[in-house]
Amino acid sequence: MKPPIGIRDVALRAEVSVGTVSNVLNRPDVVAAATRERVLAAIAALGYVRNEPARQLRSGTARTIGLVVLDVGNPFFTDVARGVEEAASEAGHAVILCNSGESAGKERGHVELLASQRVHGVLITPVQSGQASLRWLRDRGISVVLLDHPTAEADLCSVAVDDRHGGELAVTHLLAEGCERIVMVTGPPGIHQAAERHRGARDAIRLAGRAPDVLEVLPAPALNVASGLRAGEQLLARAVLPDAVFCANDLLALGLLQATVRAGVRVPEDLAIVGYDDIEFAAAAAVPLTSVRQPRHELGRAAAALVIAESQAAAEHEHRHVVFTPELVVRESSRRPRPRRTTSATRSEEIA
Amino acid sequence: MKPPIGIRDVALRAEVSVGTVSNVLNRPDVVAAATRERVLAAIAALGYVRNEPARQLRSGTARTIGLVVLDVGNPFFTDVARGVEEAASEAGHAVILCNSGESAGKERGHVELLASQRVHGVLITPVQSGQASLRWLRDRGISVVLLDHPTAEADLCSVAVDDRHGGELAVTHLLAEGCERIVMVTGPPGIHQAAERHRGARDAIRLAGRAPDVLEVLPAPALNVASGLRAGEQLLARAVLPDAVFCANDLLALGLLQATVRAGVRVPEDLAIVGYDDIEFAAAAAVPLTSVRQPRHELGRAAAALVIAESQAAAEHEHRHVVFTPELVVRESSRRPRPRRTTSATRSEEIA
DNA sequence: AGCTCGCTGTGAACCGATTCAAACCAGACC
DNA sequence: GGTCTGGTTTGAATCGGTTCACAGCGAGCT
Repeated sequence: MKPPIGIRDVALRAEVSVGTVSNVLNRPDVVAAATRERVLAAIAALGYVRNEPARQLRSGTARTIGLVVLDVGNPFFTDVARGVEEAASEAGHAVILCNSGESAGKERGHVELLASQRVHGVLITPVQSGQASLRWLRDRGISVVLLDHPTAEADLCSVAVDDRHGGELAVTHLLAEGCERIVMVTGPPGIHQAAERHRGARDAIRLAGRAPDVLEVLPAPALNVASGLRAGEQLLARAVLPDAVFCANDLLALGLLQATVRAGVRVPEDLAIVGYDDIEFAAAAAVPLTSVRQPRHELGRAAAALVIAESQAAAEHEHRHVVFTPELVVRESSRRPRPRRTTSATRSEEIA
Repeated sequence: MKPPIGIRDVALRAEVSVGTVSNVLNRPDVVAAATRERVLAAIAALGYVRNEPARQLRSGTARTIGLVVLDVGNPFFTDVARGVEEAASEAGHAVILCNSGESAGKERGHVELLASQRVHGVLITPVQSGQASLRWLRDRGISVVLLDHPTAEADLCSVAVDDRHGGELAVTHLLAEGCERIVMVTGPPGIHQAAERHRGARDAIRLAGRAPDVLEVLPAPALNVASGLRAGEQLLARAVLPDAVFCANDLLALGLLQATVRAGVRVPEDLAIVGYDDIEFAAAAAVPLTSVRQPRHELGRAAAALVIAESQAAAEHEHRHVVFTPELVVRESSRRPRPRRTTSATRSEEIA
């Protein structure tokens, strides 16, 4: 079909003016029922579809939002993305998904691209805190919501999960299982989430009245399976093994678990492992992984809802900081057969 | 910053006309070096960013492509998406990622959304073959490339992997390992890829001169971990177990492996398992999974390249059908300890 | 000097929709 | 009959770039 069908063609066929067709589409209540029917019939007959870019040019409001995540390969983020996409499409918005791959340069590129697309808003998990990109976007009138990253800044919305609390949950559980030498595998220094989880882990040690050296830190170069595997190999090469490992996310934990099993070290008897995120593969691992569950889907939905709300109520919009609470899901990888010190066994039940 | 910066502001500052600014951006060669510098300086000073929708309205060509996949939760598709995104951003295009979730209704909705966005082209893994959506898009002048789905239709490009060959590789390997009773876990009936893999599996049986009943089919309701788990439970409830299972993808295989391990059945001694896709989690599973590797990243890159090429060379474009070849990656889950019948042990080496 | 030519830069028309002031119209009311 | 009113519909201006026919100009040639 050579000539694309425009609003003019519809108007011609329905014998009304283009203004009326536009009204049918945007303010159906102001046009008489009979006319409306006629226009809708013409639209259906011609198979007309709105030209969104043209609409946006004139009206100024886009129906597209951008989503920039650290790693699309991480099921955590794909679940968040699903939540975003779901909420966005309910509101009739498209989502442009970008992957920064934990690189500030790529992040910058994607932010510029989204700005040139004049998106309605941007949901972003920034590579570094206090990134200038965010201010840059806001200066251009694009609303920004921080995703999985809390902030104190008053002129930004944010949606996050209490990572510090999550870290505390994980390590408190390990201590209750009788672990005495815990290693935490964290990510690269910049990543805010991993740092917070580490703080929570230290909190747990302190609250239990233990010596700080019960917890040791082992940084990994990235938050993925390969890094977890390498961290596991490093750990297993030691003369004395720790009795528990807390990983900053499940990808690290799965890699580490793999290294452990390969080396013949028993989990959880010789080494307890706790991950973070509770991705689907955590439960399906051969030694089902204890993990800290985050409401990924809700996180995405909430973020999308915020960004849409923000640009609808332009001026009087109140910036909000939503914080979700994580929960511990205990599975085999941390159920130690030894006698427990505490009687907090009820906490160890699997949450269905 | 209240007033958004437009091309007019740049023109004013650089003391040229808007036409010249546009030329600097689009055909830098026709403008004198000195003027060009002046304009670029003004752009940098003002922090001007192009208004893509406006540009698109006039020029007709969008810098956005749509990608519709069956399941963003499947690492196979996220890897494909990464390839697409990489190739697209090299060409300065944005990618709108949509998830059909194996539902024809959602697919239709996304296709309409992409059409209204007037995207440059659409890469799609259709839920069903011969979907009307594709023709509908083409009628509206949007080029379409079938992704991970071969086609005979002459007016469509397609990129696919030889699924039939992959299925053959998997089952030939199992037969060589001495398996006598093989169950193939497939997906829902509509999914083309699973059906082809099944055909390949039958080919392998035939080529090996075995009776057709060596291969049994067990359909799963979806190609995900949960379905694999359920299929595993069904299988394990039987009086006599098969000695091998070939799953239509790795998610199914991981779920099945989980059920197997949980029930105390040994892999591969009691039951060999082969998956498909070779996702990262396959190698990291506790019993590393034998799988059929597909060039996911290349698949995505090729598809993006095709769609961009198609719309650049509008008329004389030759529709192409690219087919990649899969390769078998053998790991523990199918290395049977029994004496081998054949000497094809060399095939069983892990491909680095 | 007069003319052509090539290189630059200009300005207005245009893409497809939205928006809004103004026109239109039928019925109610004076 | 004339005027007013409220509900509909119209037509033109507009959004921010792109494009293209044309103008300006200096150099080279006759």
